[in-house]
Amino acid sequence: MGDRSSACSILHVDMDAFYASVATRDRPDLQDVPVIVGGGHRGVVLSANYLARQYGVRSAMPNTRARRLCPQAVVVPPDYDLFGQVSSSVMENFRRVTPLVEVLSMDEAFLDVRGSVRRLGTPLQIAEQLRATVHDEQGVTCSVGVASSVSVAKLASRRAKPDGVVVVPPEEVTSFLHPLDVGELYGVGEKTQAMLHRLGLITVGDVAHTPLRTLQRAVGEGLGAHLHALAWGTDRRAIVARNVSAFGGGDPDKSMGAQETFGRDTDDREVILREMLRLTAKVTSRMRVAGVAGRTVAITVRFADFTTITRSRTLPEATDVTQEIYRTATGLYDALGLQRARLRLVGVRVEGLVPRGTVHRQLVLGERERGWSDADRAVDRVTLRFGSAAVRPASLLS
DNA sequence: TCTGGGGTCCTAGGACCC
DNA sequence: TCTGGGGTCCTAGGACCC
Repeated sequence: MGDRSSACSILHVDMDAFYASVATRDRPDLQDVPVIVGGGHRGVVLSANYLARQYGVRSAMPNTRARRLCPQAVVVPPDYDLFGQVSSSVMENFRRVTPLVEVLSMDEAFLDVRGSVRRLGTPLQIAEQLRATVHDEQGVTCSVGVASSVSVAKLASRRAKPDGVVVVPPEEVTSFLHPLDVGELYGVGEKTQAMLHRLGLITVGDVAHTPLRTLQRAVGEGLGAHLHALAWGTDRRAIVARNVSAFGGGDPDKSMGAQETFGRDTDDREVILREMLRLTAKVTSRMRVAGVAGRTVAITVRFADFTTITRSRTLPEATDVTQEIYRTATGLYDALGLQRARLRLVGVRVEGLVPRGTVHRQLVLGERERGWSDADRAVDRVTLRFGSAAVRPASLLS
């Protein structure tokens, strides 16, 4: 095998229509009908099976539009517990192949199989074994891209879909990459794609042959350098064995937040603040489980016309105390001075998370004396700044 | 009946400090 | 007087990914 196969040892495994596949796995009645996972009255499509996709249904599409495109589709609500279980089992299958598994999300992972070829065969053979195992044991299919770098492997798996494998040997990297639309590149979304197209950069090859400086002037220093590297397939990022933090064992979160779209737009301050309290409690509860505290409190407000703003404030000390965060959030909200603006969504997020152990105990644990006096001082600050009305919602707590 | 929810990273300006 | 140049922190917005 030698150089050629070991140079091509990165696998990107991507489950096919994961949520939809899992949701219909044990439902013979749903095998041959279009299926949409999502539903919910103001929501979007989370996943659609390939039958539904034939009607133009796509992930992230508003449910309303999806239903118009495919009225006969069966809509299934998501069962995240089940998705998580299947995902964990699949990732376990991967780890039997190699310990170098980098989980990207519930349905995606990179594997470096360089150390497994002697035991298991060529990367292509490993990919096929993996696909067979996942299918037999989990009853869902996946697609695999094989290449010498993570970015090319990821693009190859997309090309392999559904239920296939694509290998891109090193000598074919540029002929594989350059005909693709720039929008295929990781980090190029709708906006950047449109901007690049306006500049006449349609394909990855166009980007590759644009001077780095020109590219950076157009899309910014960081993204420009990133795109240039991707366009030549020269990124050498190594795979880091890790899980996503939702499953434990991943990198620590840098922020935690919660947001919710109202069933109906509202301008009712009581309703809005009650929702913010609920979201704050949800976040601090997760923070306590993770053992973290944070210094910066940010709120998100989305108006009926979908314009969205954020406001944030950094506290002197990290905290995980619901009252403190809620009080800061309401202070930020009231400082907006909204009159009768109708809101579609509110959100609360805590940033700058650090392990709770590194913070002064008194502030974090909400112990009676220091905790309450801190709370009092926070009330004083908010009152001083925004007037007593800003503090009143705290009474919702009692 | 348009447009979720969880995140990360980048940019840019102003404050502030040395 | 003609005006430095980092570096870091904070805030706001925006783009992107799954």
